[in-house]
Amino acid sequence: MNTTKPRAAQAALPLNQILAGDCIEVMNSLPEGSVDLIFADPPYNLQLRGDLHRPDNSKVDAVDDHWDQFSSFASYDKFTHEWLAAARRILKPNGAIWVIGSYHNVFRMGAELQNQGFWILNDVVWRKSNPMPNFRGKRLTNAHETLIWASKNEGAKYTFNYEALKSLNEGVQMRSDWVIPICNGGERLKDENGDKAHPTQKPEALLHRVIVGTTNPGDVILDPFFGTGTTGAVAKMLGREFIGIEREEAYREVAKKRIAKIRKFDKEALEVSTSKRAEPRIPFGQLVERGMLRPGEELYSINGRNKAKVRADGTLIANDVKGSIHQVGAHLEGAPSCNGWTYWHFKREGKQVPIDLLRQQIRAELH
Amino acid sequence: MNTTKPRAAQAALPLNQILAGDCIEVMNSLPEGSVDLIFADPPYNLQLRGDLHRPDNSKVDAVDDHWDQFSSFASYDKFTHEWLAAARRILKPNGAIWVIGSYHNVFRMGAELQNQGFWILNDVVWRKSNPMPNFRGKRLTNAHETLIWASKNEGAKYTFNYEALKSLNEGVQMRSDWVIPICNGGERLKDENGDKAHPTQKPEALLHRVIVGTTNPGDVILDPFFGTGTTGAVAKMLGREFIGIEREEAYREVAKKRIAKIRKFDKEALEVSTSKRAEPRIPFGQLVERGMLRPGEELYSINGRNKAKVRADGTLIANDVKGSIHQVGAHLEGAPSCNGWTYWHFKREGKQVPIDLLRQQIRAELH
DNA sequence: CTCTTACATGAATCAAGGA
DNA sequence: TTCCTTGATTCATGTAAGA
Repeated sequence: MNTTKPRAAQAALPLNQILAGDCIEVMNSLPEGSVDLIFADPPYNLQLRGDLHRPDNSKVDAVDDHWDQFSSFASYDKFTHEWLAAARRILKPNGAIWVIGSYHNVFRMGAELQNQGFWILNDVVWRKSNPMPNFRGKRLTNAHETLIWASKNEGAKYTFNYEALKSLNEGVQMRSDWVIPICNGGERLKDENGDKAHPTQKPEALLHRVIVGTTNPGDVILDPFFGTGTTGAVAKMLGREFIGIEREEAYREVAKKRIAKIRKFDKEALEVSTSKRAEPRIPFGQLVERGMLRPGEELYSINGRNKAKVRADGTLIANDVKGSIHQVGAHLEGAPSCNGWTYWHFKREGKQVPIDLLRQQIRAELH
Repeated sequence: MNTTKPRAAQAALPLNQILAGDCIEVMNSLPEGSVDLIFADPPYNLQLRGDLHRPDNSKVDAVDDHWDQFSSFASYDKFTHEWLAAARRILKPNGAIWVIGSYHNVFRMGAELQNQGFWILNDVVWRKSNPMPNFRGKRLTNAHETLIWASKNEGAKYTFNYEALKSLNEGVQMRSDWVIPICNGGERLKDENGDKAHPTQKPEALLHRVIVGTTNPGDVILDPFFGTGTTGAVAKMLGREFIGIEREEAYREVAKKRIAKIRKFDKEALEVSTSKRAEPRIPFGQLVERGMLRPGEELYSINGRNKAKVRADGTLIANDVKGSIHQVGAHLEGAPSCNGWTYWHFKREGKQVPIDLLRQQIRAELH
């Protein structure tokens, strides 16, 4: 995956800073192809009509800030087109983007992502464990938001830490629906009056999963709608670099103080489970060269139905078939492919042992 | 809500029939403003590249039917524009529409709905309890599909049976995420060869919730992509009228036979019973993501003999052993297994607290 | 008959690296 | 660039087969 970074480009980047100004202008001032991941939580274009009151008559503090007002779908689409194009330009070829939204804006963002050539990898549902109820009982409780994860192009080698996410999910594949509480309690930032500092502060747990799953330590993560800096805070904890862009000075101030207090986790804690794919490749022939298996020795298939003989060049022979451990296994099984490492076993002290164990021994020596 | 029906218009409608032909043409032949609800499950425009095999080498039976092939986003958008416009015309002023899709097409459908003046009421996530895994470990398990519920216009008096859905949900408001298994077992229709009759048959439970929640008995429900007729079958059970449109004769035949066998529920049978769900599984990783435990923090064994450090992906590390809370505990104790939830403790205010307490906190939030 | 084990399968944009 | 080789990868159900 894309762990190497063009150091020259990174040196010019304003890392771990919060840049003031309009995100489109600021992104256009940054070097092309320089960012590993973009996380974007743009204005939702909520079309609220009038105030909303709870059954006890208290007023719901709605998102009615001026930055969330768009006069029409056309103006929202123009805005979306422009910031996504700016984001796309600064993304590395193997970089990726996450956007988050609700039904008010996410369909327009998703369509524009596709129109610009981004390649959707998953849509992810943030299922809120404690959503605000629908007080009037006129619709379903709006209990989720939608994230879209996309690579810059079809076929790009995006970063995906499969094993780390699997570990986060108690050993089974991470699914596209994530149950995470909304941000409140001690995590929710308040201003000097005790009011919430930002109306749509995202939970750190959400960013934790995004960053652990789709970046590597040292990667550069840019958030063009930084707000009170959840992306920066979690990036810092997890040993990633961040760039924030935020128009409102009040939010920048809150974010700056917040991030200054964050400590990076120690190195050991940041290591995550990796897949076998990341391990160095060991040719089967090495097992023969090293004398772990002798030429002429017989190997037995995992199902006990087949056997084959090891040859001095690290190929196998069974009946009339010669070839690699994978080729011979696939042929004998009549399968399109076969992982010879787990298919073939040798005998030691009467027991059958997979040859993969010998490969693991060699890899252990390399560490 | 709109329980009164213009009887004259309905008399002209081909009720409880499956109409053959292209759905756009057929809808254009129906009278304007005559349908209460449209449920549409259009082609998803999956852009599949090569074959996919499971780890056991069996081939995945992909959706590669001709009706799901579009040459470009532009041609898919044209198709979407036309069928939605035709659907809009035949909808009553207080009618509503449901569409279902995946990330391949749902963003384009959602944007087009908004462009045509439909008013989105909710987006609903169908969370599959048993989705197909991601066999190559390259992305998240695609474990959901998205539905959009929209009225014909802003301010329309759509039908919403709040209390019925609330009782379907054990007395609390129905949320926008619905957990429903995929359609298989006895419900899945097979052809004479035992193969599935339609590649994308939807579960009746999904339609049941849609129809109970957003129509009244006697309402007319039209499905322009009828397939094997799940919409018609559930509509008939629930005492609603249906109109199906389907291009493929084979599907029409299967649907016709299926619906003929359905009997309308009597009133008593319409009373729904819900079963208690098992306790939700909480992965240990959630405690880390939510900041209840910090990566790098130390955990202590219940007997005080061992300790381990928490990592960012929700695994533990002790000496050289890495793994889940259960694996590391079992290894340290030399035991075949270990319940990590009760074995490991963290320190708060000098006291040792079992990590299971944190799990209980999360479960309490979910209730 | 029950209980256990094996097998089948579902709307899927599902590989990486060296020659 | 293409071609070829290596080799990594699955969860929940329902049904059939076997004991």
